[in-house]
Amino acid sequence: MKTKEDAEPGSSSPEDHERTRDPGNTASRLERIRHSCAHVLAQATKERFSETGTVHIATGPPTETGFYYDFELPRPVVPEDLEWIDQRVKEILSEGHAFVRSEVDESSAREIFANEPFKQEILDGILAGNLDDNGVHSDGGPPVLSTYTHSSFVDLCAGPHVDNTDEISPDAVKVLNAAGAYWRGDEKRPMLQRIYGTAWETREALDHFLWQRSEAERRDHRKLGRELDMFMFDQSAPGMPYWLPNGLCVLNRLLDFSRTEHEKRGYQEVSTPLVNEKSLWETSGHWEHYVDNMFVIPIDEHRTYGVKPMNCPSAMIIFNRRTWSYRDLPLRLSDLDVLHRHERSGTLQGLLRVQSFRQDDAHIFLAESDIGEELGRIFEIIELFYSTFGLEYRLRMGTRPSSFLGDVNTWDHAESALKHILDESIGGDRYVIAEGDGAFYGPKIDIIMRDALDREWQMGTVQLDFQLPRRFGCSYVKPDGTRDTPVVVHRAIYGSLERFLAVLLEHTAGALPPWLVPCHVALLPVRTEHTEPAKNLVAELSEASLCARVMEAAEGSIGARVREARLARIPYILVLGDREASGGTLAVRLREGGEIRDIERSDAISRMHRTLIERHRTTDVAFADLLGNGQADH
RNA sequence: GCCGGUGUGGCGCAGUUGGCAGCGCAGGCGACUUGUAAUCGCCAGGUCGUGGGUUCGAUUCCCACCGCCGGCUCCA
Repeated sequence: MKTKEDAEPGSSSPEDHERTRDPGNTASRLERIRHSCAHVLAQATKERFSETGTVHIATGPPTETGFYYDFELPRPVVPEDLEWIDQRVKEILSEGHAFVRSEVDESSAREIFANEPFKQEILDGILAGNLDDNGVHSDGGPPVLSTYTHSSFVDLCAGPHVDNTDEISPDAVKVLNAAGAYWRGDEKRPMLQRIYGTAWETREALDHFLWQRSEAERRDHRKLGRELDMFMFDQSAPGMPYWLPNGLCVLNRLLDFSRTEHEKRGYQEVSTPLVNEKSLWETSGHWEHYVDNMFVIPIDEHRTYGVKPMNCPSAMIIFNRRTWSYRDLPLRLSDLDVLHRHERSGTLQGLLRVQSFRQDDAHIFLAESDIGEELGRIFEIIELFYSTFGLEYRLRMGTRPSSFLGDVNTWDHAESALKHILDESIGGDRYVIAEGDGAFYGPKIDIIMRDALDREWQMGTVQLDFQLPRRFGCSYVKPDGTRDTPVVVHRAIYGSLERFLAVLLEHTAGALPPWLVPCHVALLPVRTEHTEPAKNLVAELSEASLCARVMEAAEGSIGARVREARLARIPYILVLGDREASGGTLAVRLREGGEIRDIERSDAISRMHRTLIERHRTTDVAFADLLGNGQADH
């Protein structure tokens, strides 16, 4: 993903994506182009496969960057098919076919699509007054059935489309890849073949999109993790990262930041067992609702242990060790332990989706009346953290899922409490609601970010829980001497540190904020005789908390060593020759570009130090006044 | 879990009618002592993901399993 600073002019923002999702007549020109391309793709695919056997078409909507169409095909799609289809799509586009809309009644629709079982099912849905996949509303009136025909292809479709395929530039369209997709997104229904394509208004826009994709590959955190020697995986532990010295250093600095800021805000850190006996997970409800995601360890015929996928049950145990007064609340227990969640095979993705990870987790026990104020404090922390890293996020509220604990009234109450707070502190337009996306014990608000390939990921989360404290019999003494059950807020700011670091790496293309990296300064003595002065400088730098590494003359030419330091994304490169060894000055080359020669030694050191303690995201902020105009802003 | 692809030294890749496995980078050693993105030479390194099968012989053909990649489903 691109950071705000280097986003290409004209590139689409998430807000644009939201806008283009509008169904109906307000569809943008691009959306009509893409939707039309989906039909052309379906025509080409039918042509390709109908000799082999029966082709059934399902649905083919536009997407944020293109389109796809789902089919049931007589055989798997091979790369040669995609090539052929790509050529054929371009050919059809250039033939100048009109898209003709017709409104039809049920019986003729049934007849036109007599051999299309998926279309029949869509018809059932529309006639039953539901939304169909293309966004047709029944609007209370009689459902409108429409077809769009171009060339030999007719589809049940609400549109809209371009008037004629000649409005679409064939060299702005490309068929990309094939993948499986369940019919109606339901894993119990047939697996269809989905063919993806991308379409733009101009060839330049297509080229730009393809360029962005290759850029994203360059920024892929898995690639950067290897190059920077930060983490690795082994076949024997799928989805469980090995943290190497460079990576663990970054991880620890992220944790340090979290610990420092939370300590200031009254959080107390605890650490709890990695595995607990099954009965604990039964009490918490995990055994019933989450066991598929747990690593389960049978010890003998009487005992079974579960590796913790969450810290919350242990937090309840800690709370229950003594009697609490209302004066003790809110009690804020943070927990940075490693969690394990068993994932279905085929779902793992580098650090973005792992089976073992750390969370900057905390459980806050509080009186119901304090929820609003406490959530306000949590949102302040979120804002501090994400602005420190310059990351943009959006919020998503998840409501009661199908598998849940407790009673519906309590849920409704919790949901409206969260919604009220969101509306008040965030504003109704800055979050979306995802029905059924809550945790099984309570509704939640998630922080959502995008990776290099624009895929969305859940980062931090704030969850309201009325269930677990009740199930564990938690209580505190109120001012009147009676007891009450506290509410628990589960919250994580980074979310998974693994996932957070992955997104941060992709946003920064590996150039992490200097305060996070293991080595701040590369010292390059010009000749062997400059090694000694360089080593003295290392000591001086370390007094300013700057970690420096000497890359000796024997390691290669200055050019070679500069290259190596650049590839390692070391924030500052200092070349030390006769001038620097004798005088009191340094030559500082900044990772973000720009070089300052003959800067007074203590001045340079204090500027670099400032970059760390002020947590700048780039090296150039502290040197802005020494660089040319505007350089500091890039 | 499902669909498709893929798996060759640390990394990136070659390797077809099945016949003793190659290149670049990285690494080690030696020389070079260098002013801002690659100095030169030599050397070492692989049970070709794992297990079966076919064959006189399998990296190559077949089957199963595992990992990885892209989707779907699920989710921090």
